[in-house]
Amino acid sequence: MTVFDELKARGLLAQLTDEEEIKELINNGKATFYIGFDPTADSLHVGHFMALCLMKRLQMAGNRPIALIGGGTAMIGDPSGRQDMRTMMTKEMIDHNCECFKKQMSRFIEFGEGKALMVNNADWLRDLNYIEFIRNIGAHFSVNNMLRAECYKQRMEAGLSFLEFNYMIMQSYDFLCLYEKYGCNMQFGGDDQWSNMLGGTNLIRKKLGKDAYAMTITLLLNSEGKKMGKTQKGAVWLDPEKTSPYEFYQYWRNVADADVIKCLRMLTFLPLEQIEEMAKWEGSQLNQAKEILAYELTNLVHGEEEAKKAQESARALFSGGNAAEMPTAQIKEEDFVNGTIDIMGVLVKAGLCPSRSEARRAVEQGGVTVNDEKVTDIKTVYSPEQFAGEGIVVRRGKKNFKRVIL
RNA sequence: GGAUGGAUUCCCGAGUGGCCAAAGGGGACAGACUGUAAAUCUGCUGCAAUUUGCUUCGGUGGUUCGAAUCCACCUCCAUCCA
Repeated sequence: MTVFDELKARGLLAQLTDEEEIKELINNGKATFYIGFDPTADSLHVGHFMALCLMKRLQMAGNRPIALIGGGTAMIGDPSGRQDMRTMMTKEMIDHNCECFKKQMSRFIEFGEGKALMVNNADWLRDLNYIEFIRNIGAHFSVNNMLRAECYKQRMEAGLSFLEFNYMIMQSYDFLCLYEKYGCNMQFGGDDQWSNMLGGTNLIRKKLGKDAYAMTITLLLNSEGKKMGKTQKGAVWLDPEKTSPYEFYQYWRNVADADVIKCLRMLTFLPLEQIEEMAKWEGSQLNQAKEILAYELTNLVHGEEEAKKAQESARALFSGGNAAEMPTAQIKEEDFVNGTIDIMGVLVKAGLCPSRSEARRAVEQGGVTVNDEKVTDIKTVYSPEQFAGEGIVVRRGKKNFKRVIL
């Protein structure tokens, strides 16, 4: 199976400027392509992960990837798919985030001579001369057309600042620069980037009279049409400090039935035949597919050791036993008042509840368990001795466990 | 620069002087049912306290016994006009 067919079969491809041409290029390893990542946070998330996987797949097929870190474009903020303006980030924050991105990316993609390339558009965007730039580049953009682009349309009612309006031009200019510098003839990205990417291919055609191509990856949506990789607390990060391997594992372990197969196809490197087998599973058997999905992804992102640990902990916890590997929280001597700490205090200190009020509610509704025994009295107190050694296992709700030690 | 409308608790959105910690919906959380799924039903959703107290309605001041609600100024946003 060719790369292109595989990508297609996995449901990764959304829109393409020229299917035949792109197929030809990537199947024969003749593409030099780039994917842009705007450093809007200090860690990559699941959306980026998909893009990195795509890079890897194409690299394995002999194509040359360029990872573009948007240290320049992040100064503007992409309005695509946004309802409001992004909060402006300082240069320092952006530069810090760029560093974080670089580190994380190196774990997935091999960079170096003859391999993948990493560049930062801050290098050519931040020092642009305004007049020169709008004469050379701005002249090629039709405001009328830009306003028709989907990414701006949505913002026509809510309001769009001139700053953000420039984002498309910046991204287009990136493509042009990479084309000239590295012969980069293709750009990939999330489907929400489509109009920005077209801006680039158009600019290259107008400026150089050359053809360049664009292709977008399907956004990973769940069965309810929401972006996956988001929790109530925010994104599911790839940085183990921000989203622990256990939490990461649990996120995928808990996907809805309707989404497992799609996730396996789009996110893992498991052979398609194997995934098609799983697609035949029904009912509670599908539960196994979720375990496979969770393990595979944790393995890809955090490595085999962490994946095993997460899986073992999860199995042990949900089958009622205790696990050696469990998220652990530590309480301090000063958390004790008169030698004891009440259940609400424990819940808050363990990070299982954000406030004592919520902790109280959780207990009153029968959602709190300590060492497998339901706690019903909010006045229950614990003494330091009880946290000695193994500590105690506190559970809030069905899926939130913490071992609390002193 | 001018005119008009607007800013409410996670989100949408009611509330135009006391009965407002603030309707309703969504979401989240907890319980029941299950397969660590979905659907459904129930509870719950500012902070703290076992019948109470404290801090909230863009910001700052003011009027009043009492303000999310009235007044002044400011900030931000939308629409129309330039």
